[in-house]
Amino acid sequence: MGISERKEREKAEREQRIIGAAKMLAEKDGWASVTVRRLAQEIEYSQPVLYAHFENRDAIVGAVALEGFGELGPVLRSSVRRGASAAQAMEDVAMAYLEFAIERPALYEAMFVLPSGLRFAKSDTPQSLRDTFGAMMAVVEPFCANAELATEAFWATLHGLAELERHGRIRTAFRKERVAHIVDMFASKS
Amino acid sequence: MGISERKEREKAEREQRIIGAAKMLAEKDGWASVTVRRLAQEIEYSQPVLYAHFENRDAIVGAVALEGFGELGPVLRSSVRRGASAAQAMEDVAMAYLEFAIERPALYEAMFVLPSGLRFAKSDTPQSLRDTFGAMMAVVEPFCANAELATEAFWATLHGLAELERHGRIRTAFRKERVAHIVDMFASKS
DNA sequence: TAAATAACTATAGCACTGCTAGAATGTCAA
DNA sequence: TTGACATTCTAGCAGTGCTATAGTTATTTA
Repeated sequence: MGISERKEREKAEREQRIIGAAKMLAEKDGWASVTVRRLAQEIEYSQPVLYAHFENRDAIVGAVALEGFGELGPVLRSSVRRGASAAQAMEDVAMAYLEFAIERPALYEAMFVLPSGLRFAKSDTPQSLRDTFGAMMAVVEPFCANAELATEAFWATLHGLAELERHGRIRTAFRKERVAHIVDMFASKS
Repeated sequence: MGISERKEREKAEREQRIIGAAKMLAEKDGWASVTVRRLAQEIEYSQPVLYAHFENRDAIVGAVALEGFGELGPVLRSSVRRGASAAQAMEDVAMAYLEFAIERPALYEAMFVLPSGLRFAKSDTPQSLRDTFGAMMAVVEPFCANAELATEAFWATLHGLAELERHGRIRTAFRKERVAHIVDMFASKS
């Protein structure tokens, strides 16, 4: 009875094509241009088919967001140079985070700005999401007694820097200096 | 020839009613429910009239955002308790900022999240916007050599905290602790 | 193999959006 | 009173997310 397996496989493939198309369109022309009609056209099916895969448009954004977390976690972890000090590690992660946010704005928006239906810090929070938070916690931990609280603060700082820079509200040229300043603060307050 | 003056006055009044209606609707039901049709209905004119006042919907958001800055600046300045130390002043401003963001989410969104057409850190940046930045700089200055850079970092941190908390991504219950942690860092790094 | 059933997919439509061309109305000076 | 101007509205476009319904295809049963 490999027939239902084949169908499931085909459905999973199609779902991946929807997510891929959404990601591609969003990165090319922004999320506003990711419409259900356009996605349907892209995967060569009619619109209602998409609603057999996702409850609504937000759920598609959520699926892309999840892929984003699958990327960001490893990016952060691998950004730390070999033999880096604790402070250097923190700086590496911070810079990697900001580069990700600026270079993949559509993905970053899906993850942190747009309504995506993703639940954070809950029992059903996906693993890739926990991993990403863990990657940040790993470089904060050496300096702070209350690691979870400090990581929230660290993450918030990075997110704020990313958003204000993305919207042109702070000077892009001084990214490195701001990161240095912040890491200095987090690291000196042991 | 007071006739054209009267017309200008009436136009200004109507413009204010549009902005007021947008602000009210956004705070009541969120920005998604602020449609040009609904605003037109609210001010008892037809839709095209709104386009005689604002180039497009974003410009209306921008006008509300500007009002927001007119509120936030004074809120931050008056939040500092009399006789507060420099560190206490920083904490007061930080808490006031976050309270503003959480209690006035629609206004905050217009100011910092939605496309509003407002230009920051440019020669034509409105005064109320500079004032708000100045209010933050005032409490950062005592601790940092490069005040502008440090203020960008401080502001980014607050913005990140506000956004992550607004979206339920960090634990609301620990706001005060996070602020204490951050102020401690900014203040101890003199 | 033919009919019945179930699974799938498309057409067509709803109610809504931002925005605008052109018609109708009102206001004023000649 | 008439013509010119400014103001305002009606009606419509092209688009959105989403869905009821009809139609087609695939699978199972007789």
